[in-house]
Amino acid sequence: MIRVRFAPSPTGYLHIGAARTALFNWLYARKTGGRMLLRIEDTDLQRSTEESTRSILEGLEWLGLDYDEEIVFQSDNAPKHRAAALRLIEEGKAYRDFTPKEERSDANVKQGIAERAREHAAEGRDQRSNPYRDLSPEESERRAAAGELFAVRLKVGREGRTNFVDAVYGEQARDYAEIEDLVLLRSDGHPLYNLSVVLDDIEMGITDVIRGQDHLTNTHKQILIYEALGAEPPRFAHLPLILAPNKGKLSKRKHGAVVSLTTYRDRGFVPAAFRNFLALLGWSPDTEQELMTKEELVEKFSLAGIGRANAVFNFSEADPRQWTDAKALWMNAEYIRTMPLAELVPFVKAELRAAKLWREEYEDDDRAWFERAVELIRQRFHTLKDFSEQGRAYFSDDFDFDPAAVKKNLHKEPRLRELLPAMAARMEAVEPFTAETSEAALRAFAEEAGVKAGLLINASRTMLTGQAVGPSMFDVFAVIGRERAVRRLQSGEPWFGFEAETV
RNA sequence: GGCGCUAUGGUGUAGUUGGUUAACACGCCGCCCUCUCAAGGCGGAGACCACGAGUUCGAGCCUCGUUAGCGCUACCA
Repeated sequence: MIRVRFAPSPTGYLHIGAARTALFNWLYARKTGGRMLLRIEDTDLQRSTEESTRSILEGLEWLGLDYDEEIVFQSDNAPKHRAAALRLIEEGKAYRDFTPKEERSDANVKQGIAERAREHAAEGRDQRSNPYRDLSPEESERRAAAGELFAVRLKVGREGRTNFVDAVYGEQARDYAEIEDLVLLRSDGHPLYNLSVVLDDIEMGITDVIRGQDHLTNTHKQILIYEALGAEPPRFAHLPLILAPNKGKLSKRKHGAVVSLTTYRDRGFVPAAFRNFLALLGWSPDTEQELMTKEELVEKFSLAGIGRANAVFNFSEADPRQWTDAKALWMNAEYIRTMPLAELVPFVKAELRAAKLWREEYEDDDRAWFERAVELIRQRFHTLKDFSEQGRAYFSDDFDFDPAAVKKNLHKEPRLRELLPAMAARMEAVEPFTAETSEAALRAFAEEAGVKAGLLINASRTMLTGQAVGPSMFDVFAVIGRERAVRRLQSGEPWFGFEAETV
């Protein structure tokens, strides 16, 4: 049976790239009838936080990605990892390196690597010319027993190469000469990433490792560890990376909230929409269909559909309307206006509740009205936030007037100040009050008053909703209802300060 | 520095064993619809398929080279 895992390190919120890795693992597990496991790689005690773990879990839940077994916390396995490294020394597959630890600050890691590489090349030294590599076991034991500090390094063979077939990138090979004797255990006894991953994957019975392409070359090292351990390596599938608009790394530090999955939840994305968008970043189905439900994604998913080139996540920090990828925004709007109303309502409810606009009657006596209102306004909304912002006037009398709308639809024609209350008086007598009857009343009134219907329609829109744009006005009348419509048409609020302005 | 990966319109992608006017979606522009804005319908601009050679009757697809971007190269993960 196929067993995959998502193994994030809890050093911040869930990055959208990581979320996409989780999604692909999950899709693969569900597609193949396998199991999806979760492992929190919290071995970096300095940077790992519980809050981060919680946020990752929340993010996965929001995306609808579940897992099948208990969560594994990598730090719990550290003693086992240490023991395994020590065992490799006994078996002669690893050795103690007594070289004093070099302190290297985060900032100059790259530089240090380049410098060291240059020195080595100049001296004609090989990656594995460690003086302790061939120290006799007795001597090594003696120095360790004497309390000397040592790191444990894997003894990489002199001749040979590692090979594996990546499900995405194809055949991969690497000469041993290009792989250094990597450190398995730090001199303070702390197991390192490559060792921990391999050991945990073995223990969890992982059959397929699906992860970011940044691990592609590290895979060779890990294969060496599998071999030293006498274990069969799993299959590997590396995913292309997600890049920032400048084709650089999409980082939490540089790009902020756009890379955090929780941002999408907080800014009104429907999870199904974001999941759908994420699935299309680096993967494509063999049909041209792009809108896919969770079930359809599972059905169509295959490793063969994963591309090899990194994908650019397009957004603009300067333009608020493009705070995230335009296609993601479009997809969210598409979901909001086309998903089954019953699935949308809980999200709208949560949004209205958060904005203190929710009323229990919406699920009870006013349920039919509520659904009708949501159906009407969702047609032109892009995020769930719109229900409490642009849509506020449908749920509350306390809404703001857009100054531009007031100016364009009301102040431009001063006569409206008298016409609208007069029209309201007419509306009061309309029975029943529907889109059709309100339209008939408005048009009749316009004709008598000798003005264009459009003038009254646009003015009504602003009086009733505070805005210049919105659904067909007669539908708005019907949804807002006679009582509220009349009251709003008579309101003096948009006219406050009007004289001062025009004189 | 070394090694590796990648390269199709602004973005995401499709291009099956080499033979097409290089396809789809988002975005952009225009028209229609119309009470506004969307949606929808119709149409359009935008790609010498990174560049240069080669193989071939024929190359986006194969080969080599170049360039660029990215990744790895840590007693980080």
